[in-house]
Amino acid sequence: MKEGPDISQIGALIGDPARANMLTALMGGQALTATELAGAAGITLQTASSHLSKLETGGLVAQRKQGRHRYFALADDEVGQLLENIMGFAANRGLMRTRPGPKDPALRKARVCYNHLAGDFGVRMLDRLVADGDVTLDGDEAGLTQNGEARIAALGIDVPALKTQRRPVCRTCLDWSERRSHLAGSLGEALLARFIADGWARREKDSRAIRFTPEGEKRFTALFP
Amino acid sequence: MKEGPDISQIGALIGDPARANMLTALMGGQALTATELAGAAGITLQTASSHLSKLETGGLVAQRKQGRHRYFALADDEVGQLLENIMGFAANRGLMRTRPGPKDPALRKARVCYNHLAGDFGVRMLDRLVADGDVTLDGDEAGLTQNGEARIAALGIDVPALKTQRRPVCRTCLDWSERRSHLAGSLGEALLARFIADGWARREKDSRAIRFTPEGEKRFTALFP
DNA sequence: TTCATACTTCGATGGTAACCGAAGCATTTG
DNA sequence: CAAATGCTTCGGTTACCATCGAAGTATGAA
Repeated sequence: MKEGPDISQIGALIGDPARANMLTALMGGQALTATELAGAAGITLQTASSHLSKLETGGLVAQRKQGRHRYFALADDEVGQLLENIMGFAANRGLMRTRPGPKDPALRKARVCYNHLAGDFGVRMLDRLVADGDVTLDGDEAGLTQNGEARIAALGIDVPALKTQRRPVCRTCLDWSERRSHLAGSLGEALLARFIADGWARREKDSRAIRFTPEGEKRFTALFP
Repeated sequence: MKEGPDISQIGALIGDPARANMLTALMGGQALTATELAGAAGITLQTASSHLSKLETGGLVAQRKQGRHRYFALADDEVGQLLENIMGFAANRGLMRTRPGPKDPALRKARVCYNHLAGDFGVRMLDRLVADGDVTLDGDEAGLTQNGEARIAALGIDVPALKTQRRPVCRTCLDWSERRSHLAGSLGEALLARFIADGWARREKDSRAIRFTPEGEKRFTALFP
């Protein structure tokens, strides 16, 4: 009956500039309200609401009611990975959103990819983990070795807790600026959260950029030279 | 000036059902004429021509004039990889093109992914090569070891010739039906070409399916158990 | 040269979807 | 309760684009 997957529905969802802008905004990893997303896309609240219901029906975003707010976020890690993938393709072809602000270098250095660290810093971190035998690669899947578990636990991350989740602990995600993989999965998320909680870095407002403090960058580089 | 890549243009190109059908047809790896693509998409020649010029402007397809025919093909390997990626995502969500013909099981067993082998057979081949230490994985990049070069050369493939090309020899590509990686790059292409040239398998007409002969399947399984 | 094939361009049409104003619903605050 | 906030739904407009018929261009065959 069926001959292959249908890519046109997904393409159509992503193909509208307003929706694409909202999805890009959600790649920041934070759940945003409809009003915030309308602002990010430069449209009114009514139009945004219509777009969001389409994105939700299409399974790209999920909403969570909280009081009188409705927070929207990417539906799951897989959506983030798909978007990062398409961004990589678009970046290679020179298709860039022209927006005010000289944020490009900062984005390439370190940024959030849905919920984990991307950019030069993200790639270097995975490279180091693999080189030290803490993480093993097998295609797009990855595994944490005994060594790796100890190293991660030493950073104050509860590794057994990560394993209880349904989604994979380790995963690779293709980086659009570096054209190499960085670490995704629940471990990737936990590591970024750790860096921020420890004050090594903080999220830039209204951007995907991650800004490391001088002290944080020194510590990060010491850990992942 | 620029804040991140623009995914909407690509999405819009893929988002039209007629264009998506043409791109899916081109995933078969063969260059097709505008007339053939119009047939595959179920539209008239004029409409197809308009779509093709858009796809070409967008860098997704490239054309080659040959006599009074114009052959269209995917612009490069990267486009094939992107499409396979989106197909994987769509397949996970149950978005399938409903078309006549019970070809789905054959597609899952072995099919062509732009120019290399995909499906169960493709995944098994890469698994075996990695397990035997012939291919090393590093994110989405991959390398051929000394052992691997010898093994490939024994199949009658000119490995040094592959290396002279600009594109990578080894590359991984995410398989939508198996959700694991298979082998792409010039080596992936050469291997599939070898199997077909040796009569182990042949392309199914008007489909991405690859049909192995009983003898061919036996030999393939012996090589990659 | 004349005809045929392969494809592109032009022009007109129709359908769809993005968009926003206004009204409606839900939740919180005062 | 009433007022305010956050968001959705409805209705109508507009603009775009996919579509196809017809005409035009290019290559090859007769």
